[in-house]
Amino acid sequence: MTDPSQTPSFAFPRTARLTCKGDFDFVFAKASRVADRYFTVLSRHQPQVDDARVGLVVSKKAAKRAVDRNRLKRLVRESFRQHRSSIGVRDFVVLPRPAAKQASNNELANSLANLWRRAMTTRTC
RNA sequence: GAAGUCGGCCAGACAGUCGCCGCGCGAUCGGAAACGGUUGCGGGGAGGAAAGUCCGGGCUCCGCAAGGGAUGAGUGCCAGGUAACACCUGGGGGGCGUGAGCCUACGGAAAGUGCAACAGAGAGCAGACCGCCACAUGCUGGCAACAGCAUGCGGUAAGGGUGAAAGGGUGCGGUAAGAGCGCACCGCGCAGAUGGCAACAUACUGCGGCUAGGUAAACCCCACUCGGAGCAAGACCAAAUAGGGGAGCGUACGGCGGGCCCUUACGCCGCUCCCGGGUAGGUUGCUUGAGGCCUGCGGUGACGCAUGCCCUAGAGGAAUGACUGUCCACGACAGAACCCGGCUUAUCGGCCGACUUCGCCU
Repeated sequence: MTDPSQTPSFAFPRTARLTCKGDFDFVFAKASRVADRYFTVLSRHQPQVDDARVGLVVSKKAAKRAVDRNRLKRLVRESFRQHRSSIGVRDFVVLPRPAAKQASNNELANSLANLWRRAMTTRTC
């Protein structure tokens, strides 16, 4: 229907995810950090890939029940999927905080939209 | 109609948009192929508990001759079902409920050891505190028989009192008062008979005057069962780096070694190739199974047998989602991680069937 070069892609292939331990270690080693009361977002510029990638770390401390952990992961992935094309080429690691499990989907989506924007403008030293 | 009991079922619905993970078919690119990448279409994608990890198995590796014993752990009325069980079904005993029904670790206390706070006179070969009764002595009253009181010595487990529990119960006889002391009935124990596969039952027969209290989720005894660890099990492929083994080449130069020195020879250090172990990583195990559904047959039932049909998640930092709209009874507990059979716990509501009690109508 519309020109694919103009519509941003909302796809979320496996290549856009941090899959192995090394990827996570790379971000943790030297990350810039933004946070609010629901999430902490670590990010680092990754020169070896072309696209933004994301990884999730949801501890049992943040959400005790498996159902809550799944919900948080899904919401983060969904938000990342929608913002992926506009937040630069970086690796992100998102850590939900304990307050997140009580918040509504809408609140969390707004929170993440802000965090992506802030993470993009910070510079990695 | 109201209250209740038991069993079974459902787990918001529909539409659109954007995504994620397998599968099938096709297109295309790479490749000899196997297969892999990209892409289109079709179809599938959490639970009744997926949970707790409390039991029972399958599967895998380790150990192990068969078998027996010890230790430890578990199970505990009987019969059946099952791959197996601590589960299920049926039956028996006991308890609760007007009832439908529900609950029940329910073997052994006449093998042994232990325990029982407080209270109480006494708590296990019982026990006289009050009481009751006889006798003796004294005092008082009385003509006397005798009565009352006190003390002493006995008898007595019927009554009071204590306790969770006081050593069968009721009645009659009996007695100084009492007592299974005697009798009847009930209870209890033992033996037999009868019924039942059995647990067990009996309004049956005989014996025993009652001895043999409770506690075994106290030790214990008896019977039966049990090897250990778990999918991060295990199997396969396999970089980089370091190291191991073998073969060949070079021994040109140099160094090291057998320790008094020298020479020759030999070995090592070098290079090339091969081999096995193994880390990261990848593949597999991974979903077709004690499988589900329908019908029929056997069985009181759990369940079994037969025919037919169906294939119904398989991720891997971990998919099964998000948003919008409409509707309603306004949506609980909660998320697969090798797989099954159970148990237990959590849970908004709703539907269906069978049954019970009460009320009303005919």
